[in-house]
Amino acid sequence: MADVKQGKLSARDREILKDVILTYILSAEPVSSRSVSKHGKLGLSAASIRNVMADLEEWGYLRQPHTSAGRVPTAVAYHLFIGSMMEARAVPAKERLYIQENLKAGGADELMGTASHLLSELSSQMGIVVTPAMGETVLKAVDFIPVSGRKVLCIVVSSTGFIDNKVIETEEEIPREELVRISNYLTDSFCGQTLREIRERLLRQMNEERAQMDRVLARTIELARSGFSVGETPGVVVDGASMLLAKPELSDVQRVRRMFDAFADKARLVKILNQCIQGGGVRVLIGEDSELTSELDFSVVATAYAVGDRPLGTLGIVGPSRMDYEKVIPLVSCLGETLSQALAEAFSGEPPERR
Amino acid sequence: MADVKQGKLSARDREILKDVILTYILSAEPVSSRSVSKHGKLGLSAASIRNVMADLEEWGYLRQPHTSAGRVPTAVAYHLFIGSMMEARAVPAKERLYIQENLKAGGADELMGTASHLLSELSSQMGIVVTPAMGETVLKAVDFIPVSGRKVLCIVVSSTGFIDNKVIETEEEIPREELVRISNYLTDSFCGQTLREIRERLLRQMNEERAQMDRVLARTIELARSGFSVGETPGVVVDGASMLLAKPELSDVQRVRRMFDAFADKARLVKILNQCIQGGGVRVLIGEDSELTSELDFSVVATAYAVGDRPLGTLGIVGPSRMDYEKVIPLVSCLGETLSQALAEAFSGEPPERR
DNA sequence: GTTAGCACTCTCGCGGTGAGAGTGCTAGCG
DNA sequence: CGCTAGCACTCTCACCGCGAGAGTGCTAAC
Repeated sequence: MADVKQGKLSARDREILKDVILTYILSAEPVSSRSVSKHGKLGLSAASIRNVMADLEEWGYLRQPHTSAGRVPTAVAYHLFIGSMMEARAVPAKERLYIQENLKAGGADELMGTASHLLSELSSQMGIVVTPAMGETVLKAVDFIPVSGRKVLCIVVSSTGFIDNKVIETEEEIPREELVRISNYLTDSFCGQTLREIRERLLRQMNEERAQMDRVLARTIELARSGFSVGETPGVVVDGASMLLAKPELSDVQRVRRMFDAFADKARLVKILNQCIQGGGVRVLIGEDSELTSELDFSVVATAYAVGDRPLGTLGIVGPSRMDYEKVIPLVSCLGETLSQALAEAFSGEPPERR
Repeated sequence: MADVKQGKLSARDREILKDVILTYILSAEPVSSRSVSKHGKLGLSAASIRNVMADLEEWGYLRQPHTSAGRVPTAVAYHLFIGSMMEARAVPAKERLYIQENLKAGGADELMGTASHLLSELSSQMGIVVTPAMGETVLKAVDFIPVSGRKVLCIVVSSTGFIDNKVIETEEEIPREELVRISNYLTDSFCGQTLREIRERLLRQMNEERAQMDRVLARTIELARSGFSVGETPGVVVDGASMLLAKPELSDVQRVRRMFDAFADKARLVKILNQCIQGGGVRVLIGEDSELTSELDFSVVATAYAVGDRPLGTLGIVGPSRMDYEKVIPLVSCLGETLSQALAEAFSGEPPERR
């Protein structure tokens, strides 16, 4: 395709490109030179605009669905827009309050759902939250509950309030009192470490001391090994898929179907979202940035949430590339901060001390 | 509309109606007299079939999308078909095995997801499982974990392995050892009762003994009251919505959107599904049986799952009225039984004795 | 450099049309 | 009296052509 003429755009070129993008975001229809000439600030005629737009197309910022249609921004244009032309509109106080009010407290899993819903509701796009893989979280407490015969229900609570559970089968029946002792022992000795660290440590310990382990210790380690292997993979909480059905770009069922198929693969979603986990700010994926976005002409706006300096997961929105970035980027940012804060506040008693 | 001529159908009428239904279920297209004449068992000419079909239409079993189109079964016809003409095809051994293999063990919440997925996968419709409202479940254990300051994380485990949790804020900070004692005390005294019963009993107790309660008891009851109020409303686990997008009846986006809107209201879904909780077998809702099915021309095939004699929730499938009932009804039935069994087996140690 | 004018192109909606499918009715047959 | 062949009628749907409208690209003039 045409090479992108980096940074060579004149002030006027930029102004016109910006106009086109803003108009297109609103109207969802190819933008004509005429409409830019009319509504744009600089009082140029349609013909002049046409010249510029032809250039912009040649340079890869615009494209025409067909001859004699208006023009539509490309992914490159959106990136430029977001990087250096956009004027982010801070989240209105009312919405900010609404977010804080709703994201106040409650269990961590409840917070995930609420955050996803807020994202969707306030952006009119689909909201996504990736929950932490349990292995990366810091242990708060572990509990074993006898269930029947040799089956034991193991409940693991992370310091940020996430809970996962698993039924494990032991080699022999263990009396309830002993399970309680083991729970307490494990909680005391491993509290404050990540599950992954704990697992590694247990493995070492097992190999070293296998010979002189007594029965109780063996049981303890057996339980711990099984129990601490909960929740290897992060989950995704999606909300407001129906928001996307209202968008004109999803007016034929084929595309809707492709969208659903793409979202069905949770693992891929997680992978894409988690690209955004590093580096504080909000990241935006458009077009060829990922399979998902290129197949569907979708964008992903996402950011990480964290407690302290430990990133837990990501959250963001997904929708057609044509979206109101000026509004949505601050929104995602705000939600990332608020969720981080909510998680930290709810469980701030003992700051998760790293070993 | 025309009155339904109950039970007045001759053997031939019934045979033809059955043919029409079976053909329509396969083809999704209005059935012509010609095709019935050709593929039907009784060797009648199209003209004769036409006469009968005209009668069936008058009686409310068939309708024409427009003059000179074939005929389509009505909800009444489906009901008749299911009630007295259908020959249920038992779930093939291979599928039965597949179900049992996948629904073997694991936490209760995991089972819910798996069941929903199996329903969807094997029926090519949307699978739904309604999880029990925690209040109706029998307590297995309760655990309080200090979280920060006056916040306490309360974890409630039901005898069937469902877990719910809640962060509660106490009036004063309670030391960890006391929380452990309280957990043990509550688990011991209330194990085997439903949360609802427990709540009522606590309320009575509080009113009676308010005067002579000591501080520890007051704390205990405060914690118990808050903690046992988890999970008032049942949840729904949905899987395979995209299956429905492939159906020809959802070929325009408007209908897709209406469908999603209808399903967004979880509470209504639960209400409809839970109509099926009473009375052992599989229930089928078609057409005017509920808002949901009439708006969308959908059907719901659902049954209850239970442990012992205690119904816990419902499970089933949702899809266009035109569905393969002969296959799907046994399937739902099988999943209901298998899930019940899986839940019972996983937690069969102490049969939940009622007070 | 900017603009007005103009020819050109492409889409989209509209009405007409003909093929095809399916029915309802009637007359004739066993 | 029930069944069937035949036929006219109706309705849908895909196709075609056409004209309006929108928007562009180019050129010539300011």
